[in-house]
Order: sequence, then C-alpha cells, then structure tokens
Amino acid sequence: MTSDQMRIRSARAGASVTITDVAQLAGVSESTVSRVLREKGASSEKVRRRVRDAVETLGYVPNRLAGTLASAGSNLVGVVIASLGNVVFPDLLRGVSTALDAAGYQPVIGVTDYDVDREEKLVAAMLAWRPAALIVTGLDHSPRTSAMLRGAGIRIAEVLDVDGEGIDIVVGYSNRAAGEMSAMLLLRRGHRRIGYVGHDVSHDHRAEKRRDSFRTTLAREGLPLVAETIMPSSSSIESGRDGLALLLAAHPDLDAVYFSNDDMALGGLFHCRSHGIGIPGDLAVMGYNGLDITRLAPQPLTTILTPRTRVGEVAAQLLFAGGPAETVDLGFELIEGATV
Amino acid sequence: MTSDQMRIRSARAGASVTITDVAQLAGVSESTVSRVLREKGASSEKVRRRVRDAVETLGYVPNRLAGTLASAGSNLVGVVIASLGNVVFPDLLRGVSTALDAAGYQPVIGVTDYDVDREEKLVAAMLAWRPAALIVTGLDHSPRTSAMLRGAGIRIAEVLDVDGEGIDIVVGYSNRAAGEMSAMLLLRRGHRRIGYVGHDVSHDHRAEKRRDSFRTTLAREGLPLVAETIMPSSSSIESGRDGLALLLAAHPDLDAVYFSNDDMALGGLFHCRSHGIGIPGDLAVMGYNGLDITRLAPQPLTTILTPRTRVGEVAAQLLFAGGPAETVDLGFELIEGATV
DNA sequence: CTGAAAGCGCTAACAC
DNA sequence: GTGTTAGCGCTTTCAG
Repeated sequence: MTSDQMRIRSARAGASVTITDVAQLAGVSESTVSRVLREKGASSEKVRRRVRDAVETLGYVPNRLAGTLASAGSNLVGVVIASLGNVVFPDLLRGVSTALDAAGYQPVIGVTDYDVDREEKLVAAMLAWRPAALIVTGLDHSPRTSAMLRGAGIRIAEVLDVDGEGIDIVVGYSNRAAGEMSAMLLLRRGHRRIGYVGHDVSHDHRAEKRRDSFRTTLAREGLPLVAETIMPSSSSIESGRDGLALLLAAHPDLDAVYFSNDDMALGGLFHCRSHGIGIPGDLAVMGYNGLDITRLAPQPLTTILTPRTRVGEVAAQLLFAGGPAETVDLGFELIEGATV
Repeated sequence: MTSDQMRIRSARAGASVTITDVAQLAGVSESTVSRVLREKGASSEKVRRRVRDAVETLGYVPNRLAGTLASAGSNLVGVVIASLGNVVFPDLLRGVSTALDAAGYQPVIGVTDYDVDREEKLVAAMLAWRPAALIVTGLDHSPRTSAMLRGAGIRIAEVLDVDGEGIDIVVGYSNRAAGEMSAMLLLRRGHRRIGYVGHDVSHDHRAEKRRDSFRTTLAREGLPLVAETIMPSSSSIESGRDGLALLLAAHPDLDAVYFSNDDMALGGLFHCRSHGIGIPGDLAVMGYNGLDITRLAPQPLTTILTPRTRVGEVAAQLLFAGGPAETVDLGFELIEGATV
C-alpha cells in the first residue's frame, strides 16, 4: 500500500478510527486512552491533554458496540409500541424519551401495528441488542413473547394498562375502570338509549377492555347497550364519522353514543354538526383520551384524560430505580365537557 | 461451584446463553451454529435439526453486538427528529418505520427538541453504534454536526426541507414555496390587511423559512404584513388561540391571518368561534400541514398538506437503494378549505 | 499513574 | 459439510 492509498484510506475511514489509532498518536497505550475517555481511574493532566488532542484531530468516535461487548451493559432501552397513528403513543414516547435521556439511556423503538407476531419478532430483535431494559405496551402478549420477556434477565415495563398480571413493572391506568366510569356518567345524566361506535379492537386489547366494561356496566345497571357499530379499520376521525352515520341510520332513537376514543368521537361530532344533530340535546357523545383539541374546542368533548406522557416517564424511571416489581396505577381524569 | 449453583446460574443467565453453549449441546462447532442460524453456506439437515433444537431448549438469543462487531454492519438506522409534540414527526416516523422494517432495519430514535446542541450530542451518540445509515431532520446543523455527518462514512438522509444544501440524500418539500403560495392565495382572494401568528421559530428553521418567504412575498406584491404575534412557546392550539387574541386586540382591522401551522390555526379558529368572528367573512385563516382533523372538520381549514409520511418512506428507501446523492422534492398540496 | 494481556460473543476465511 | 484460527474494538484485571 502506498502512502497515498493510506491517506485515502484513513481519510475515508471516518467512523472507523479506532482507539489504537488514538493511542498511537498520543503515544500511550490503548487502556490509557480508554481510561481517559471514560474518566475512570486516575491519569496525569499531561496524558489527558495528549489523548484529547489525538481524539480531536483524528475525529475519533468510540465504538459502543465494542465497548458494550467488552463491558457488558448497553445504554439502549427497547420500546415496543403498538402504533404511531394514535397520539397516545407519541405522547407516551415523549415521556419515555425525556426520562431515558435524563438517565443517559437511548430508546430503540419498534412498532407492532397491534400484531402479536410482530411484537414477538420485535422483542426478539431488541433482545439481541442486549438492551438495558425493555418497555412494551399492554399486558397481553403471546406465550413466547412472555417467555422471552421473563427470561431476558433485564427489567421489563409494561405500560398503558393495569388490568391483568404483569411481568415486572407495570405502569398505566385501568381501561376497565374508564369504561365503567363512562357508562355511569351517561346513565347519571339520564341517557337511556345508549350506543357504541368503535374501531376494530380485536387486536387493541385496551380499547376492548373499555368496551367490555362499558357494556357490562350498562347491563348491570339494567340498561344494556342498544346497538353498536364496529368499523373494520383502525381508529380515525373519518371512521368515527362514518361509524356514527351507520349507527344512527339503523337506530335513530339513540340518545347517547360512547366512542372507542377521542379520534372516533371527533368524527362523530363532525357528523352531527353537518347533519344538524344538536349536542348534547339530540345526542350525547363521549370519547376517551383527552386530546388537546377536544379539550380546547369551543364545545369541549366529554372524555377521559389519560396521563400517558407521565406513564412513559414513570415507567422509564422505575426501570432504573432498582425497586421491586410493582404495578403503578396512575389513574385518569374525567373531563366533563359539554357533549354529555 | 455445585451443580445446583450451576443450574441457578444458567437458569437466570437468560439472555446470556452464548453460541458456545449451543454448539456444545448440539455437538458441533460454533461456526456451524453460526452458519445454520444465518442460513449461510450449506449444512446437513441432521445438523440443522440438532442446532435448532439446542437453540430452542437453551432459549438462545444471538448477540447482535458481537455479530455486528465481527462482521461490520449493523441493521440499526439512527433517526433524529426535532420533537414528538408535533404530529409531523410521528407521521414521518411512521413512514420511516414502515420502509425500514420492510428492508430489515431497525430505527433508533433521538429527539432534539429543536436544540442544536442536543442534535450534536445525539448524532455523536448514534454514530457510536455504527448505524447502517442516519436520518436527520432539516438541513441546518451545527458545523460539528455537519462534519460528523459528512465523515461518518454512511449514507445520510436529511428530511422535511429542501431549501438549502444537503449532505447526501435530501427528501422533503420547500417551506419557502409553501410560504409564498400561502401569501399569494390570500392576496388572490382579495385580502389586504394580513397578519401572522406564530410560535417561537428561532430554532424551528422550517417554520422560519415559511414565515420569511410569506413576508417577502407580501412585500414584493406591495401589501406588506400589517402585524405579527410571536408566541414564546412551541406550537400548540392554546398558543394559537392566545396569539390571535393578542394580535386582534392590537389590530382589529385585519382581514386575514397566516398561522405558523395547523395547530396554531386551530387555536385561532376556536378563538373566532367563541368570539363571534365569522370565518372567512370577518377574518380569513390559513394554516400549514394538513392535519386530518382540519381537513375533515365541517368547515375545513385552508392549509397546505405535506406528504410527511411519504417523505419518511422515500428517505428510508433511498438510503439503501445505492443511488447517488440527490435531492427529492415531494412537493405539497394546497387544500382550499373554507376558511379563506 | 500506566502498560500488557486476556477476553466479551460472534463471523470469516481457510483448511480438512 | 464442518472445524480451526484469527480477529472485530473495546474494557478490565493485574503488574509494575
């Protein structure tokens, strides 16, 4: 290799400058460079200076792959969420990201799209990076996923749901309680002919729990659900709008409708507004999540505000707090808007 | 160590079963296990079976750290976004995640909160994991960040903006063109006393470009911006609402207002509705982004729809397409709603 | 305070 | 087809 080739090689080497290169340039051993860089163990001011200079001129970026392999212990935290199309998850991520950041960890995210098999694959893939911990959504996993999580030897946080058995740390709120509270509110306000409009919840266990509990509560109180429309797609404004249209076409006499979440409810409100249906006079509407928009609108939606960002924060903190396995129910807040 | 201790150790070892353990149990060499697992090179059915069984009974999860270090080449892709509080970024991530997924890569995300220093730190941190490629938002970086990106030796995609010089791959749309188009539309519709309500754009270069171009265009057409209100916080419905209130208090005679984005514009609409200001009769309102809600509302907002999810997809694809450095302008779509 | 040596768990030639 | 031998780039004892 000519010296020209070498120059080219080192120029384009970029990220592949190694600790050996730094050591050579600084005229010290690799272990010394390592110590200086991690500020572990003592070192003389002179050596530190030389190492720092070498790092600078070489543009050395430590290879954490190698570092982690050698020392065992990465700062990666896997975060497996169900979707990015539902504000709840970005909100959750925001909390996670903030807390992880403060603790020096970095999130690696994966999106399951509510698919159990994808969750399984994702968890396996994350585990392969030997993350420091893992955050997954919900308590319902495939047996293999559960087995992997249990056997991973790292702390696991399951979030956004507390209705069920957790593996280690669980942070969330009760979707069942939310469903029940919604039913009770509608009844208390005197509504008697109640319907439900939902998205496809066959894979969204949390929405399913809300619906089941809502139904059960109504039945228990002697005023069972009159009718329901389940849209085959995931939740969206559009789907809420169309869902309500369908439901009302078949049951024009309903006096209240519970939606699977705020996006759906918003669609419902839009339908009513453009069809001259008075709210809550002609029809009461209730949602779930407490999106900013539904709370700030001129006619605020009656809904339940969930502390999802806080859930992310708390989960991320608990992961590294060294405490025992525990379930933290952060609760939720009923927003008595103007639509019920 | 007693056999009991060993059992305990291996039981809790969980993720730390190594390829050596598998090799031993299967009665083959480590390289054979490696080959079987990666389906590279030939192997007899018998051996494959034994290896698979061993993997299963041991619950072996390959360590990608080691794998990557040995083979050079991870499947991680760093994604640096500005925020999670603005729908644009989750939407972008959705596209990225979909495309990456299809290609067998995994996103590692970092959030800068519009802070250049945090961006610098994040880029360094991501580079330390030797990602296969990197996606960053915008074209405006600190000199050190730019240097790192250039010297990383991997493909870089800069997204959501095409107004400026890119490093490698650039996918987005022109914020300047959007600002200009908005100004021209308002003028064409006969508005003459135009104001602007924005969030703090000192770190949000894309919003800044829209505003500057909007202003410049108005001035060029001889009808300069009458007044503007800049809220000190990041964009939100609340801040748009309060911003418009302030602006109108000082300039009640405005006939149109351009907002820094749809969230802000929504807040403006809410203010108008609760103060009896007719839209677009008394005041025209224009936003930017084309959120679902603004398009589906009974009175759809006049705005510009940006293809952010597609941007994410295209960027992720181009990263691994092996093509040359290029800039892809995906354009945007003017949504002529009912508020102008 | 600093250096030498031995791995971390895996892949990649190269033999056999 | 399968095993052997070297590392990948770093951290970590353990000497000195």
